[in-house]
Amino acid sequence: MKEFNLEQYLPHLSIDCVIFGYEGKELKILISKSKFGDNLWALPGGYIKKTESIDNAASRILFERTDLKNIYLEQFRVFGSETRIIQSSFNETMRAGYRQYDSNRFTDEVISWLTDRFVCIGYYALVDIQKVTTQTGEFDQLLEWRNIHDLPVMMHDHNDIVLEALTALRLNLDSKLIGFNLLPEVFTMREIQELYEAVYERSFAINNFQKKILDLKVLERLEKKFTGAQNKAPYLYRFAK
Amino acid sequence: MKEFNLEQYLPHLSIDCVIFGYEGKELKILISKSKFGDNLWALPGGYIKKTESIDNAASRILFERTDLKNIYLEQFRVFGSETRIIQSSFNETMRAGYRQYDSNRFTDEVISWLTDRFVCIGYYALVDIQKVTTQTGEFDQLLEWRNIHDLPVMMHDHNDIVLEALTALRLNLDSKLIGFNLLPEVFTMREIQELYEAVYERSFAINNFQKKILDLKVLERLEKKFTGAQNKAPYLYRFAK
DNA sequence: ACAAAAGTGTTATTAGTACACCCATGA
DNA sequence: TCATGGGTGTACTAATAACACTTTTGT
Repeated sequence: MKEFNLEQYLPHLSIDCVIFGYEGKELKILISKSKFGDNLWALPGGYIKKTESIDNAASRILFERTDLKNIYLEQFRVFGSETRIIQSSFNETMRAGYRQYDSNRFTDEVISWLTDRFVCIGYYALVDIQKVTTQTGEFDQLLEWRNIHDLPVMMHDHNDIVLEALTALRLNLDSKLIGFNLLPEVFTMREIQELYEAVYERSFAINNFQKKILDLKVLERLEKKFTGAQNKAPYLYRFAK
Repeated sequence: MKEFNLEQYLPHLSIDCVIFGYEGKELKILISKSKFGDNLWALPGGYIKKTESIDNAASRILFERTDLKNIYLEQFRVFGSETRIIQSSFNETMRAGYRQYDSNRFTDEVISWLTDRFVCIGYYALVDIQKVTTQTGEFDQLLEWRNIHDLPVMMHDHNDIVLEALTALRLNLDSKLIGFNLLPEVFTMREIQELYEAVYERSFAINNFQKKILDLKVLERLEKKFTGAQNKAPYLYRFAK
């Protein structure tokens, strides 16, 4: 494994991604178990190369973890408390973890760079879980999809970042027509509704919901989907930009 | 003037503030004419000390320019294109300006720090213009309140930043009840309405507007305001949190 | 024929807009 | 008493929510 070339990155500035996916009627996010600690969880994140925009950096970080390009993503907030990392109880664990993992690669200089103060730009991403091929980044031991209500305590302020991302998602889902990024190409009306119900944690009346979604004039009705169930077959829809 | 101590700041990271004020039925922002160029305009900005949060940095930057503490302010977006400064036509002008201004203070090292790539966190602030005592920051030649539709071409992407700030303000004015930060302690219904009309650049029906604002249940009706005009005296209101 | 769930229509409630009118004020 | 602009009530319209019903499917 090549040495960690910290010179190529902007110091003190990181990106953390809340990657939303939807599966089995549950809203999930992809979280990372760190290589450098025992049971240390974090949001997938990374640093910004001096030669790339922050949006490109976020895309790259996502591509490294999901093997997907052209993911829908949006910055939602900057986390810039001066104590969010320095006074974090995780920081000492991290230092020890880096050193133990590979003391050649993680020199004192690199460790001090990595555990110094960071201002973090939060991005959220929406993906179709079926399309994702998770692959660990250089700091990840493993990646895992977890229900947003079944998250471990994560390092630093990452649990707060998730809450903020969820707030931003709820604000935007309706107005920006971005929900379809969480679904496969074709889907039934019930599937969209269940997605909305998972995001907003409330139920919607089936007829009013259908009317509201169809009134957006962004869906194309396709053939019916016969599942073999003894009930009326639902129509399939496709997002038609 | 003391030497510019760049060691105390996070490199490559800046804050620019869109400071909104309201005066004479016009929405204005405070802009800065730079010391280091001939007719070089910019948003009031600054850098983040290694020991302070980004919110505190923004407050400090605002305090330096307005002499006000506890200003309403909010981050609204990060501007992180890799070329927003490096390839900006203003960058060469800035380099020459610094050198010419004080070559002792602005050493090559300092100039290269100042004109390197920056990721900028955009904040917008809402102030009561009457309460502001403008005072130039260390990089400002002068500060000026200007109508949002009468802005000069500003350096880098600062004109874009203003547009984004205005979009954010329009999104939040209604939902977050923040408009009162632009008005004095007491005001008439017409004054709030004219403020809204300036922000949204449209007119509102007087009775419907009044109903909508009063339905928010955040205003306290005070005594009438007798101006000497030969018409019914309007009530004064105060924001009652 | 029946159960299950899809899909549609119709009414009720609420929020938002438009119109008309009355009121206080000082010359 | 008049012009001016403040203030209020009512009717209209559109958006949303609630309720009732019909249709399709496979057993």
